[in-house]
Amino acid sequence: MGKSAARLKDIAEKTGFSVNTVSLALRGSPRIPDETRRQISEAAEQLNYLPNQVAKSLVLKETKSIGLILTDITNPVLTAVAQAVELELSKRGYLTLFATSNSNPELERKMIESFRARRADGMLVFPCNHRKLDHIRQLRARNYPVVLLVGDPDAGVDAVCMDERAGAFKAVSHLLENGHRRVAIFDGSGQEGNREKIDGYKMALAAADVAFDDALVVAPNGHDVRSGYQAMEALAARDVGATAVICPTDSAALGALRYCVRHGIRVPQDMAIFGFDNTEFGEHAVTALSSVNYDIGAITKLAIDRVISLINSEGDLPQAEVTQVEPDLVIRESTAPLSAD
Amino acid sequence: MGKSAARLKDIAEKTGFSVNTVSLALRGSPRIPDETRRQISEAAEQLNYLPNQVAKSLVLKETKSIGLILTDITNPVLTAVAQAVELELSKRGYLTLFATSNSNPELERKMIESFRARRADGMLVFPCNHRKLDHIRQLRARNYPVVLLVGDPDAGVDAVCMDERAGAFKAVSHLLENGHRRVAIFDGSGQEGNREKIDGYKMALAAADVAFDDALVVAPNGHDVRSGYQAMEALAARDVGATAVICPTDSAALGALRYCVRHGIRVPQDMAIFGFDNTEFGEHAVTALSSVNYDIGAITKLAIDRVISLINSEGDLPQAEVTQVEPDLVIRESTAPLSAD
DNA sequence: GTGAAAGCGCTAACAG
DNA sequence: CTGTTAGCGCTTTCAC
Repeated sequence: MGKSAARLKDIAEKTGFSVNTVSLALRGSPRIPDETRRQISEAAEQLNYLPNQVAKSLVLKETKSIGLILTDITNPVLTAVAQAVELELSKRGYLTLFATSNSNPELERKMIESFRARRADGMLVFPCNHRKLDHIRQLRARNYPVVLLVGDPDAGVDAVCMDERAGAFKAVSHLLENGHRRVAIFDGSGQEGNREKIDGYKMALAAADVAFDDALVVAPNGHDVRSGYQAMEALAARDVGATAVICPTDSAALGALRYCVRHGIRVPQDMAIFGFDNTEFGEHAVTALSSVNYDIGAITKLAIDRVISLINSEGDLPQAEVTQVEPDLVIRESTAPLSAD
Repeated sequence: MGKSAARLKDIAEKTGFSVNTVSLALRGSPRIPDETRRQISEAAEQLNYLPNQVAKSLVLKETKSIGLILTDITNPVLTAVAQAVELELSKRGYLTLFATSNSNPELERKMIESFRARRADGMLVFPCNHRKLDHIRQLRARNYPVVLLVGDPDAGVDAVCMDERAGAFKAVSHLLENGHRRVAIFDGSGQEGNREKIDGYKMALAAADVAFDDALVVAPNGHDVRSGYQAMEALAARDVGATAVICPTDSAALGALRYCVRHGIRVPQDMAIFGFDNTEFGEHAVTALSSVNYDIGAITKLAIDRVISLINSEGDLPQAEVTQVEPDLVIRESTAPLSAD
């Protein structure tokens, strides 16, 4: 805390007015005549006065700050989310309190408490687990504004997010329409309760009357490049005739691509690769990635609109609302119709 | 601000003790007998009490929060820095206030003010401009703990950072030792006052008695993948016989690599590519990038040690100290000795 | 037009 | 052992 900052009192003493007058003048009250205001402003300037927001927060009961909790900012989409949230929030006069849960539910809980103790006006959270949301539901029940960046339609908590189920559905359908029949997917199949992608995958298969085959789903160790490489290695080892694969993220897709390049598997001719999230590195990969676009701008804007409206709501919070943004596909070089041979 | 949270007063009324006793009990003062403490804790629990940090901050004159200002979190190194800073800070009981300057000096200034108004105990800043640091110097002069993540040895402000000059020197020297004579560099040559890399580049040439040639330096539009691609395109168009290139970031190097792959330039045989920062996407590129390592863990730890020691220093701040961490090279597939042909 | 007083939720100093 | 008082820096209400 900047050691000895000037206070209203200091400028009051310097100018001979009372603390009250100074406060009013500095906040531009019409009740203060111009000359007085001028003197006060000048003294404030000289003393390098900056209002103490913590004192202000205490009386106003609002901190103009919003907490953002992400699992891991290293994931490029979350990086972009953090950037977008901070930018939008600062435009609206809010400060961003930032924390990472490292996908650890215990830490997530701790950070939520910490934000609450600091009286953040609201929170945006990308939860570790898409299903176990009791602690967050409870927060909301106590009228604390929270909105999730991941959506469970019946979680009872506000959320705005990409519709991953629809994204996976579209991507798989696209592949199917282009003649692929053996479409693999890298997915943890719900270990973390995040079943959206695999659900969409199955729906697309069903809609096209293609049988689901367990052998085509491989559980990666994570969502990063290395995990994608390893998953592709595992898939190749199974030798189950896959001609296309849906990856959980662009990073994983990049790893898969790398495996293919290094093992003489041509992309997209021998193996079509679909990424998720449409990131910069996917777009500019040696073979540009087809991907499911994550419309970060739209999502963060909606999410922020929502928390702020919750913050400004009188009395009890309104009913929870979940908004799913339907993603578009971005088709580039890593996918192509199944070739005849 | 969570609408109606329990206060010490509420639990005082509920238990019949005074606010003071409750406060002491909850903070584990030895002066309070176990039975009293038990009753109080129980009541606190029931009321779902959480201490109001803003009130606490007001009296204690410390917020246990530190501001982090980055230019642009989208740059993978800065992403990693943000992650590392948040993690380390939370381990030490500090909250991270986060802001982005978007490389805009005006915004940077504004964010610094905002943090100061909120009485962040200190700040970590990655400034837009490595030379124009007056506003920050001034802050420090008023005893505000700041440490920069970019170093100007004679800025008069604490800093801990990677020694980019040494990094560039090492990378260029490595190339030179491996027979390269026409080493290009993508660098803005100091438009933003960030001359470290080009300085190191020139020093290495001088040390090896290789003449500096303007034609080998191309100014990129930025540090991202696309800029790297364009810079490589520009370099190729000049046709000045470059056999190696130093890129300002791994992202730019990835762009350069992409250009080469798409135009039949073999990497590293026809063109050796050196990146900077050693990022995940560089490591796992189709042709793994040689790079100058940015030891984020070490740097953030030192920087945080420093701000915290400044925060805890009594009276005036001690003399500014700048710590430069010398980077190591990571040699992978994108560079090789100049081939004889 | 301007000032005095009270209070936000908490801690610290001092009594008892 | 526990309670009372004062005060952190600000805003708000109400007098003058």
